[in-house]
Amino acid sequence: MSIVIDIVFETPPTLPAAASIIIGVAFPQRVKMSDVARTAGVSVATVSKVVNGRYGVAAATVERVQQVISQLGYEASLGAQSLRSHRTNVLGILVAEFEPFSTELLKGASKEVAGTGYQLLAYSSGDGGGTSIGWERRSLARLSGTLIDGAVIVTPTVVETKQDFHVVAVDPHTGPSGLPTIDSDNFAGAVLATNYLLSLGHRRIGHLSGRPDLESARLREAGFRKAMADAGVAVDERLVRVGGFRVESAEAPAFELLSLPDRPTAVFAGNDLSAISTMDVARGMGLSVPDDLSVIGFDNVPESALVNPPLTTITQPLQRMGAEALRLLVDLIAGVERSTHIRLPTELVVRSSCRPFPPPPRASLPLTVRPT
Amino acid sequence: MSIVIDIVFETPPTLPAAASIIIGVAFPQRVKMSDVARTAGVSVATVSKVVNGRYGVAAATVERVQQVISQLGYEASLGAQSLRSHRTNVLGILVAEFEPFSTELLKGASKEVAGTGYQLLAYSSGDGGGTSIGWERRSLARLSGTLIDGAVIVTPTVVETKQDFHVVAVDPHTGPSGLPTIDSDNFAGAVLATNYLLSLGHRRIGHLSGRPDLESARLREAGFRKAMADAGVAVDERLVRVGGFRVESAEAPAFELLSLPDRPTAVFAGNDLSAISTMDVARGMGLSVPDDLSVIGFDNVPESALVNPPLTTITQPLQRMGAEALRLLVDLIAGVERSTHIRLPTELVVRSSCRPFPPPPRASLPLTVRPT
DNA sequence: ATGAAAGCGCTAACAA
DNA sequence: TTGTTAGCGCTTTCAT
Repeated sequence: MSIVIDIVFETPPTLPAAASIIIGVAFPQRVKMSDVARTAGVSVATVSKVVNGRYGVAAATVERVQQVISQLGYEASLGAQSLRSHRTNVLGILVAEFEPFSTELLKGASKEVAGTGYQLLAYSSGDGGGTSIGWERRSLARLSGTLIDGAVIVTPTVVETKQDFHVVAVDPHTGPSGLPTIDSDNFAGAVLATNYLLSLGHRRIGHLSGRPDLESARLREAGFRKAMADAGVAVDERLVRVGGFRVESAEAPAFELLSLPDRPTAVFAGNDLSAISTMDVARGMGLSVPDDLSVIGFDNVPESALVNPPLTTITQPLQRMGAEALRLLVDLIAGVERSTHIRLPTELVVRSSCRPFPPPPRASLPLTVRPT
Repeated sequence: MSIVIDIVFETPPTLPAAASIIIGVAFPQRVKMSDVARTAGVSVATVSKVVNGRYGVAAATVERVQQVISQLGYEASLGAQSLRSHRTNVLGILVAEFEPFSTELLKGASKEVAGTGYQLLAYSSGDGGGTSIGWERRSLARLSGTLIDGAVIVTPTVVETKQDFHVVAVDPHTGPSGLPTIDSDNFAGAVLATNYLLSLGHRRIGHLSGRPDLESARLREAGFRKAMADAGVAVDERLVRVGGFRVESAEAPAFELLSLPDRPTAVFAGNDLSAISTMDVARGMGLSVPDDLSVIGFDNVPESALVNPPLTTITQPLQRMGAEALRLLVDLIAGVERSTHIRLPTELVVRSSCRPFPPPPRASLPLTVRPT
């Protein structure tokens, strides 16, 4: 008896009942493949075949299903799709945080991805302060295998390479591991920066380095020391401090540097953010940049041009680095044979935060016209 | 008989066989929950409970499972997790493309998300040229319901609001629908820009508008006309052209504008990118900005300060808009009662692309010092 | 040419 | 306290 009742309640799968059609019509919810199937009067398997362009579906059926798809506005769920197929045509860019550096890379990658058939998914672990190390590993574990077909990781500390999953690192914290890598010539850039300050006549030059565990930071400091040595200028170790690469972390060491009785006449900051921080600190101490202190940065993030005075800095081709990273990733996935280490050049960008030392005699320019 | 054979081949679920342990040890692949379960000698259900902090697991078990998790470096798959639980603690930001405008919003959102417990996932449809309309609908359909708990959509044309899924629009193309919205005071900003040009003495002022189907473009043009009318200056309709909001789309109309026999002495471009485009076109025609032509933009993307001459523009607090959008979304999800329409103020940023008209007599400043 | 059924990695009833 | 079971929405054999 009870068996009979059960059968009455269950809709036999062979009968796409009238009730289904009613449901299919009024559907304010997310429309899923089963909705398409029901409305088109076919199975989900058939819809899947149509969606993925598989063979073995009658032309008429394809037609009808596609009709329903566009009518219902169906779009496959990325989550479900990837869980099953392990192929999504989505590439990931994993960052700790969306700040000037990573967003410039993003712009470059975004341009490059056009026409490749991939879409871009940028994922921020939300770990701005670098408090929890291993964000790159966690983000990767969370997204790889499902969701994305490959990843660009920005300034990772460590990345164990999973098999069957392609990863390229941009500006990794440790030196070239086996990982495909894009970076810029940090060493040469640092030499460039230091030589510029030297050429302006500075001799007491300070350096605000990044954390010593970062490869780029190490290289920039090494470049600084090399240029100083080549110029025969001794480095005063009290003028070399760890500034980290963030605005907040640079404040204290910058203050210490500028509080020294014989403070430096110029500072080479490890990156633009710490340079900007240094300028802020200087201003707070009543020092004028560049009159009392020359400051040079590194990176050339857009923000460096927006501060007052505009920051003289070393430019890395950030957008191009993002583009190259994306291209490398695409090639890797496609199995293209190519070199997997790309180093891009750096260049000096002179703006207004540096001045010769000692300062030239200040001429008072007679102002003949004062615009309203 | 055959039944007996079947039973022999199937591993009884009550016996986590020795074979499993071997597999569990050497595992270079992505580690999944079942691996953790096997290694810890519990069921996946128990692991799930531990991962999600559910009650009803012995302290000792929790301990052991957590041990294994960190030892194996297990991280839940976003795809699988969201497919099942419909709750991911990930918020999406949907953009057509990662360009200066959207990346500024991203920076603001990224700062705001810290401490909310959410992570950020920015998704680019890859539709830069605006070729395929409806990218926002497609991206949303692809990610909502799974993967993300809510979304911020940047400059959407249309968005049908799904039930049970929160969406906030930033600078939507159409006027305020029912959708929660963040935008800036486009009208007031346009008045500001126009008044500035008028105050410099300009009367023949051109306007390069956005596409008329965009609300922000309409408002900016309306503000322009209002300011002109209030100043009693007639708008020459030949000086008003559709520039679109992109560098490429602005080139032709800018050229037309500047080729006019009585070309404008100043141009108010609908946004920074078209202003930059206008400056390029002017340069190509041998016109000097600001000497022969004043140009003012709108948005204040970082790039506007990087061009030569630096662009005078109207600033929208882009990062703050991103932050407000994110906060609104979080509140919406949390069910907080609050206003769902936020309009932020615009401001004039004077840089170097505008000059009084007619130009003041050019005084030749005697250069007494020329720095090397 | 089409559909039934299994299963991707996970969560949530419910049983034990 | 723990495990069994049934799916989430999709793809993919394998029958039919």
